Amino acid sequence: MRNSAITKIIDKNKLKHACGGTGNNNKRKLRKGLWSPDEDEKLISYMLTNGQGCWNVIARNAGLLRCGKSCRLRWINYLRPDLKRGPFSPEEEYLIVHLHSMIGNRWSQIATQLPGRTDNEIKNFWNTTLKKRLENNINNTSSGSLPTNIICNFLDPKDQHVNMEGKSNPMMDSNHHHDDMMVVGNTMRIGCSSFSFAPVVSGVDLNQLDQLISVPDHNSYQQMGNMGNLFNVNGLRYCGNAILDPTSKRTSIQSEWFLPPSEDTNVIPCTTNNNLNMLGVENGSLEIEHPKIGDLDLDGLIDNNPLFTFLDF
DNA sequence: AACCCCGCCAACCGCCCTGTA
DNA sequence: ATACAGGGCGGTTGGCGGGGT
Repeated sequence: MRNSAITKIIDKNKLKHACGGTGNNNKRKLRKGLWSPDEDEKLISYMLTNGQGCWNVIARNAGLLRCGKSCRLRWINYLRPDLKRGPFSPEEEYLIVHLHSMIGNRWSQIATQLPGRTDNEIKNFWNTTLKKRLENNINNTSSGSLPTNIICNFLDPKDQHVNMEGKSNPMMDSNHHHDDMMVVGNTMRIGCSSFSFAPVVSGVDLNQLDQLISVPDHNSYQQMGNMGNLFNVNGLRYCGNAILDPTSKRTSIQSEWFLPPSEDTNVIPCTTNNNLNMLGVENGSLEIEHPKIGDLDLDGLIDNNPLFTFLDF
């Protein structure tokens, strides 16, 4: 970590303790409560010198009267050098809302998709900000009208460019695979019964992120084993798949960012996560399945798109 | 200035999972 | 097979600080 960043953290902590943080009770037992600047310095110094290991050993060797668990938490959530900190960007909000809609309160899984953010940070942000915003939005719009600038088109060419301007479901066709699209207030719910027919939502103002919530139906979700949504944000597409492992009954996220080089051409995946099997048809062209790193000029793609500035690949 | 309310967030708690003896 | 320890995760709490009265 840069020294200035460490100093900032310690200074902030000093302020807190100057205002009357929890005191040491002088017993020979483990400390609890807020960390003192001295403790932070000890842990940072030890971790930068020795690296990660058994947390109980770290606590002991670093000279801390803390349990290993407490040290781990402090390091992971606050002292780690690669933490981003600061307010969440609209893109990060978007991802959190979207991923939460897919897998629920699996904060650690969601955190893996937001470099520099911790599960605790995301959880706090959700509980204090996003959840209320979503609730308010639904309440405020229960008798209102739909946003009219949301245009949905499915990767299935037969379904392209269906304008969602009514409250009913104007686009479902019994011949098609998707079985669940409904509107509640201003909330659009999208379910996919087949992951090869992931919906593309385009033309969405970032301020309307909280109006885009896809809520998987639990039963079909279990039957399918996965659910995929492909969102279009200012030309950059994010595809997230919630994968359910039927044996462990755990979900995980597989995701990729896509940057279409131009309209009417193939969608090119920009990440190297080749676990993702999403394969669809857009404008008659196939996406590339299982891309290889060497196939793409990743640096060029990332450099040329300002939206990548918040992603630390 | 004093008090109150409320939002934010760091940290704890308890449970679960995994690895090991 | 069982017990135990360590680590990870989600839910919850309590203190701080800012804004309002």
